[in-house]
This record gives sequence, structure tokens and C-alpha cells, in this order.
Amino acid sequence: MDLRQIDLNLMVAFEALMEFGSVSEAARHLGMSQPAMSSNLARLRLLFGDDLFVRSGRVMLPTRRATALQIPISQALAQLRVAINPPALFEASTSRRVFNISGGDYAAMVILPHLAAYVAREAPCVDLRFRFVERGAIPEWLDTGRLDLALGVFPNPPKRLALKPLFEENFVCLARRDHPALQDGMTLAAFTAMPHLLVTERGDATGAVDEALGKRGLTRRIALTVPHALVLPSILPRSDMVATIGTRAANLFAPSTALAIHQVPLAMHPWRMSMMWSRQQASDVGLRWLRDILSQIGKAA
DNA sequence: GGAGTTAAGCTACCCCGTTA
DNA sequence: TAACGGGGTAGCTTAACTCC
Repeated sequence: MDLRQIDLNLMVAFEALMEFGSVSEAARHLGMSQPAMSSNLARLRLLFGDDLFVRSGRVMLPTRRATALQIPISQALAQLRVAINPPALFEASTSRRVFNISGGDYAAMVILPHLAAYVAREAPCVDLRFRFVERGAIPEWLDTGRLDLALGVFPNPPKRLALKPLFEENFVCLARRDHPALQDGMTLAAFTAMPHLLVTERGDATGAVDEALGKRGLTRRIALTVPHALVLPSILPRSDMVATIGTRAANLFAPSTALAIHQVPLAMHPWRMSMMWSRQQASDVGLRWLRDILSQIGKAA
């Protein structure tokens, strides 16, 4: 395919069609008429030799070819935008930028309060949109710009994404302060005999603890799984369950509740809280500013 | 009724030949 | 070599039509 035959604006139209799934909406977004966008779609179909979008009721669904084209075209356009509009200095004090960040409730508890306080103080017009995004969808959201940054544990990130550890975290046990089985402290026997509460976003009843127990030929009973650690202070004081969670989150709960922290009676590897972003955005000064702040928060956490 | 496609007409731009 | 002018073409709009 000869690049001289390709109108770059068609790629912009393709990007909008992928985003909105509607010729009319894409046209409105780009400030053109709907027939003009329809014409662009016809030319795209000719160019790629594929329908690209097929009508299904009131929406235009992308074909497999269109889906495969989305990320490379989006990346190419992002690089072009950076090349054409070289980034200026990020003026935090006056910027009205909105940062989209994903993370679980652990990041929301441990990192977000510090980030929100810093931003409110140093960048009062900057807005944060913190949301939960399904783990498998995070790379695509970063690629397409729907997310600026993702916070979490990312063991095998795609090479096109950049990763920076923020801090290492160890596990501790959290149970009610007057737990009858823990008056002499946490032992392995008590740990395996107690009912457990597991915090898991995926809903499956296995975790790092089960892996460590399994190496010693032991098991535990997970009596309850919950998707958010924030409910622990409501549940644990009224039950005999024990939860194994990160130290920093436990330290947030224990002082103000009837909960006590115990060491895990098992050798467990610490885990890393990291931030991940698209390498396409490497030169984005606003994102660099945000990453610097998160690095500082990670060091102090 | 809403959304996509097609047709007709208009306009701006590009290409190329001519001229100074 | 640069400027100018004419023809061709691409892309836009509106209007009408089709489809779900």
C-alpha cells in the first residue's frame, strides 16, 4: 500500500468511528456532516478491503479487521499529535486538565488520599477521575487514551506499556481485638483453623496465602469473599474471621476500630504496588508531573 | 423515528501547460 | 524559475431515500 494514496484524515475518522460506534456521532465529534463521515467510511472500506463497521440495529459494530487496526492506528495518531504539538511546560497551578486513573480500593485507600490532597494544594484546577477498570481491559484503555495511568499489581505488563514500582507491601493479618483464638498471638495452627475473609476483585476463592499454604501442604477455609477491603472494619469486629491484607491498609483500619494486627505465620513474598502507562505518552508533560507526584507519594507511603 | 446511504450540485484544491 | 490560468477531481453540503 502506497502511503501517498492514504488520506491521513481517514485515520482520524476511523478513530472517531471506533470511539463512538456511530457515523452520526463520529461526524458530530469531528465537526463534519453525517454524509461526509459516511463517505469517509466508504473510502476506508475501499482502502482496507473490509466492511470495517457493520450495522447492527442502531449501532455500527467493528469487524475483526477494524478491531485489529484500532490500536496501531490510535498509537500512530498519538505519536503524530505529539510530533505536531510539542509539549509545553505543565503549569500545575493553572492547568485545568483532567487525569483518568484506574486502581482498586487498595490504591484508593493508600495512594488516592495523598494524591487528592497534593493536587488540591498544588493544582487546584486539575480534576481527577479515579475508577475501577477490569484488569484485562487496562492495556487497551491506556492505549486508546481513556486512561492516563493505572495503579495496581501488574506482574507481566505488555512491552508497549511502561511500569514503575511505587512501593513494596507486606501482608499482615487483621482480626477482632478480643478474638478468643488469638489471645496468645497468631500461630500457624490458629491461622489454618480460623475462618478467613478474602478480599478479591475477581471473586475467586484463592489468593497468595493459599499458594503459601499449599507449599506446606496446608489449606484454609475461606468463609467469605468481598470485592473491597473497605468493608473489613464493618465485618471483622462482628465475626471470628481473619483477613490477610497489605500492611498499609491494615494500619489505616486498626487504630480506629476494634481490630488488631498480627504477623502472618507464613513466609510470604511482598508484592509491589506499581503505576503503568502507555509509552506513547512518555513525552506528555502533564502525565510526567502526575507520575513524579505518585513516585513521591510511593516513597513516603 | 432515528440512523446510514445515495444522488446532485457546489466549491476548493491540485495538476499541468503556458508564458514572461 | 516563478506566476498564472484552465481542467479535473475530491470532498463538502442538502435532500431524498432505505432500513431497522
